[in-house]
Amino acid sequence: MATLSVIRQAESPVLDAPHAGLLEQVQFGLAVSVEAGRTIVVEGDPIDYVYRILSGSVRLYKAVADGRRQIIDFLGPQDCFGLTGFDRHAYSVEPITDVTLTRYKRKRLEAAIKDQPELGHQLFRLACYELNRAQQSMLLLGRKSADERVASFLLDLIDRRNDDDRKDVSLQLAMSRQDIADHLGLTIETVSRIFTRLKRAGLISLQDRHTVILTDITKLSRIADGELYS
Amino acid sequence: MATLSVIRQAESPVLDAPHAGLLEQVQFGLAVSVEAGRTIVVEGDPIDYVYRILSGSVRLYKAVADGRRQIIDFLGPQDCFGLTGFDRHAYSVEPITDVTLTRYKRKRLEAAIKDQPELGHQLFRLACYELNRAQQSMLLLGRKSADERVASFLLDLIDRRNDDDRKDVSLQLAMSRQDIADHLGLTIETVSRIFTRLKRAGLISLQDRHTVILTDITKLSRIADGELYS
DNA sequence: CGTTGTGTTGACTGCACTCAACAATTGTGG
DNA sequence: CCACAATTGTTGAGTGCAGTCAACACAACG
Repeated sequence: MATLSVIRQAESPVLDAPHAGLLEQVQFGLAVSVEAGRTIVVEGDPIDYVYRILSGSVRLYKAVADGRRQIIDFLGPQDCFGLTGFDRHAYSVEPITDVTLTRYKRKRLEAAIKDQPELGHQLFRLACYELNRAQQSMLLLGRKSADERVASFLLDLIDRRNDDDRKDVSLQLAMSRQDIADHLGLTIETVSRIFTRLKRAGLISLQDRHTVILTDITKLSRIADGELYS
Repeated sequence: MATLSVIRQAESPVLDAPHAGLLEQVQFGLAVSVEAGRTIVVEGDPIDYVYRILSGSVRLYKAVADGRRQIIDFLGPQDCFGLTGFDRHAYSVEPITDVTLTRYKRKRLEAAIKDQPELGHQLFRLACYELNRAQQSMLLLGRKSADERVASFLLDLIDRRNDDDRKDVSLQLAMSRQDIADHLGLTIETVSRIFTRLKRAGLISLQDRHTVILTDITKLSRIADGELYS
C-alpha cells in the first residue's frame, strides 16, 4: 500500500466549483503528500480513509489480470475520492504528479454525517455527479469513434477545469498519452495520430506535449457529438 | 412524453435483494402501467417522478444524434430509476416488456428524506451501487474483447437475478439481440456469432432465442475476466 | 398463408491495433 | 556542461477483430 507522509492538519481553502467545497467543513482531516509513481489506494482494499485533493492530479483505474487498464477518471485539486458506499475500494488510485491530499477517517466521516445531514446530502450529490460522468463515459466507450472520443475528452477537460476564465482554451495535460489511451479505450498510437490529425485540421494546436490549445471549439463539439465525420 | 395509466395506490411488496426494499416504505407512490414500445422518460426531460418497477423490465439508454445508442442498464422488478441528483433525466427509459411501476413525486420524495435520514442513506447507497456498475461497464466497454463482454453480460445477469435459487443457471433474456449489442458496444451480428460460438464450445445452451442456460460457469468466468482467449 | 420482425450465417471491408523504427524529451553520471 | 541512456511520443506498414452488407432461417402475427 501507499507511503503517505503527514504534513500538517488541514486548513480549509475556499472554492465554489461544481461539487467542491465538500468535506471542507470537516475538522478532523489530515494533510498528506504522495509522490508521483507511488500508489494511494488499491482496488479491493478495505476503505479506511476518504481523500480530498489539495494539489496535483491522480488517476482512478480498474485493471484486468493481463495488465489491461481502464482509467475511470482523472481528478485534480478539490476533487474527492474513496467514497464508494461499500467497504472496499472500487478502483486503484495513483498520482500522475506529486500530490497533496487531505484524508478523512471513514468511520469519523460516517459519524459526522449523522450529525450533519447536509454533509450526507452533499456526498449524495457527489455520487450522482460521478454516476452521470461514468454513464457519459459508457456512451463514449461503447459507441463513439476514436476521433469523437478524443474531441470529447479535450472538451471535458475544458469544462471541468475550475478556472476563472471560461473563455480560456488552453489545457495543461498532466497525464501521459498512455493514460489518455487507457481512459478512452484506445492505444497510444491512435491517440497520437488523432492529435496530429486534429492539429493538421486546425482544430487544436500543440505547444509542447502537455500543452494543448483548442482553436476551434465549435467544430470540436460537433465531432464530439457525432455530427461531423472528422 | 409517456402515456401512463394509473392502476391503483401502491401496496408494498417485501423483498431483501441487494438494494431493494428502497422506497417501499414511502406511502404516496402511485402504481402505473406502461406497455412495451412506449417511452417512460426521455433524456433531458425535467425530473418530476422517481420510479420503482413492480413487474416487467426496462432499458435505460443514452443516444447520439445519428441514432447510435448506448444502453446504460437493464432494470427489472424492485429496481428504481429516475434519481439523478440533478433536475433532468440523464437517460431515456423504455419498457422491453409491458411494465407496471410505482411512481413517486420527486418533490414529495425530497421532502420525505428530510424527515427520514435513513431513506436518504438508502438512496445514497443506491447511487453508489449504480456508480460501481457503471464503472465496471467502463472497463468492459473500454478494454474487453467481444467474447469477454458477452460472457461478462451473462454472468452479470445471473448474479443480479434476485432469485431464490443461487445454483440455477438458466436465464430468460427479456431484451432483444439489438438491446444486448447496444449495451455491450457491439453489433447484433457479433453478439449472435458469439452466442453460437459459446454454444459450440459447450459453455451455454440455447433453448429458444430468449432462454440461455449457462452450462460452464467456471469457464465463462475465466473468459469474462480475461484469463481465457475464447 | 403470406407478411413482418428478429435472429443467424457468410463474404468482405475498414477502423483501430500491432509491430517496428524513429524522434524528442528527460534524466543521469562523468 | 556534455554524453549517454531511458522514457515518452510520433509516424509508417501491415494485420486482425469487429463492423458492414447481404442472404437466409425462423417465429410471431394478422
